[in-house]
Amino acid sequence: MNIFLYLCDKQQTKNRLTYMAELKELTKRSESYSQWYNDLVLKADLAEQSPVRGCMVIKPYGYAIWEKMQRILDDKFKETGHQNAYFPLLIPKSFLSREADHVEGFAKECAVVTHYRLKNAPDGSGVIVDPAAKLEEEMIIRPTSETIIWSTYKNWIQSYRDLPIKVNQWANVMRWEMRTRLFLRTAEFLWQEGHTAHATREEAEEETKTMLNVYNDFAHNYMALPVIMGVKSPNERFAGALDTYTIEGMMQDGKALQCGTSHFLGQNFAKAFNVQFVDKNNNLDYVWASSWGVSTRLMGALIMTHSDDNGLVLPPALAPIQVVIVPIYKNAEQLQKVADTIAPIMNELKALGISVKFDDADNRRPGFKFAEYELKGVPVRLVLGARDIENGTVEVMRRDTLEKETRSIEGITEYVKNLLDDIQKNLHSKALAMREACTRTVDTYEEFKTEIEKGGFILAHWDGTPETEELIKNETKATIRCIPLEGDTTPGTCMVTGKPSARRVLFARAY
RNA sequence: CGGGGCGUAGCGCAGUCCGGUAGCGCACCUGGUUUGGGACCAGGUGGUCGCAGGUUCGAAUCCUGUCGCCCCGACCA
Repeated sequence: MNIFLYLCDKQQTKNRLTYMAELKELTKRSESYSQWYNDLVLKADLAEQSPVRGCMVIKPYGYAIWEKMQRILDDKFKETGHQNAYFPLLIPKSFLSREADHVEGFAKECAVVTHYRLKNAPDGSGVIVDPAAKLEEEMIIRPTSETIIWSTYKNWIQSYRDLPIKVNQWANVMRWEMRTRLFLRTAEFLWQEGHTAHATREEAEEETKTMLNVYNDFAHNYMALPVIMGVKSPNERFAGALDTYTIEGMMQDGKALQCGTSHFLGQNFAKAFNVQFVDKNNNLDYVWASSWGVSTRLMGALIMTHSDDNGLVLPPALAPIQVVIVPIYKNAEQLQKVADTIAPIMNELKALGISVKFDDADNRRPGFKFAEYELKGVPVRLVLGARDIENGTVEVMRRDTLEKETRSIEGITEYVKNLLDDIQKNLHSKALAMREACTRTVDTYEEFKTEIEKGGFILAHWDGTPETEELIKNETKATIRCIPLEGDTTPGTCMVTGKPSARRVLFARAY
């Protein structure tokens, strides 16, 4: 059963349990849930609000998790034939207006650079923008890079022999959001964006799906997020795409979070930027495109999916510290004994590629360390003191269930290795169990309105029109998160209009 | 852009109604006792009370203006 907590200012964590079964109760406390989330991010030392409006400082511990994610994803991109590159931060304003849907989607949230120089104020009051240094054409700080990349690709592509181009960039982007939340929606965020160009429609569509699968695999197997793959409805589609694929996750408060997207862009951007190529038969055609991305929002998903009363819970695959060792000692001599006993075990663990920290800091007592590493989500804790040395034992605590057991120090390395695997699997199955418990099938709109108040996912029939989706959104704040790629494909009739529906789609309120 | 709240030590806050020496907890420093679930005792460092005017013998407190932040909503692939 998943519980969420509210960390109060004091060192103790004040439990505020709400069982997911009592979803109604949960909805009422959604306000506390955001408070809880925010406090957790701060207290686990992942990030903090910066003085700059809506921006975030990612602190070393938080960044270490992000770096692990980056490394794993980057390897997967390379495996699927991609290369990294880097494109400019600033985009000429005119680029953005080339693709009509694209400008429609992003214009409202762009930061604009208008001048290139400052000067001292004549009255000595400080520095002002030099009016003489006004840019002829304003620059946009990229909210995404499709436009600058496609204007560049134009020069790279002439014949089918130049295709495909499969490039990814790790970058920051800026979207001037009205309301921000650490990791989930910040004015500036870090992400990767892949942009590919292909000779055929089939190949671009294939690429779109391949990358969706890469994200899906990463979410399930590394983040332990049981996300659902699907296609976005037209209303929720990326600005400028023909199809947007998504992985949707469910957070512990029952709300949905879009964790990653992969877009089939058709020839929209090729036409907007006039990117043509000559095929084998000497015919001129526009290239076919895809783009795909995940961002630091994944950090938010990680936090909101697994955390519990005691703080963060990290899947071993992404934990910067996988095993922490806390010595119990009364004096330097005892500490030395503990250190000597544990040294070979640490070496064995490290040899297995497991990251270990031995915390012998003497300004904090063991109880403090226990609480602190739980708050930070370290998957496994080993405790060793004089008593253990005498008995040849060690205490093992697993973060996901908080279970403690005292085991023989013999064979502990192998045990810990298996335990880490077990925790990784357990986190996924816990989250999956919650998602399934909070996913319901609904046939009437009346029932839908009641059920959506409780949070969670709802599978219902929809007639496929944007109008119906818009109506549902206005009346219930729920949107179609996706049309799932897997699962029940029985046709039916739309819960609102009674018109035919090809299959059930996934509704939820979302972040 | 609407509705609400808040700016006082690094952090969290009290004091403001009713003007009179700038306070508390945490953190930090020193010494000692401690150490198997967030230690305790003693001593100590640290603040032009967001900013600018005004009223007053005297302003964190009253008045005027101003800046900033947070929450709710609008907004958000």
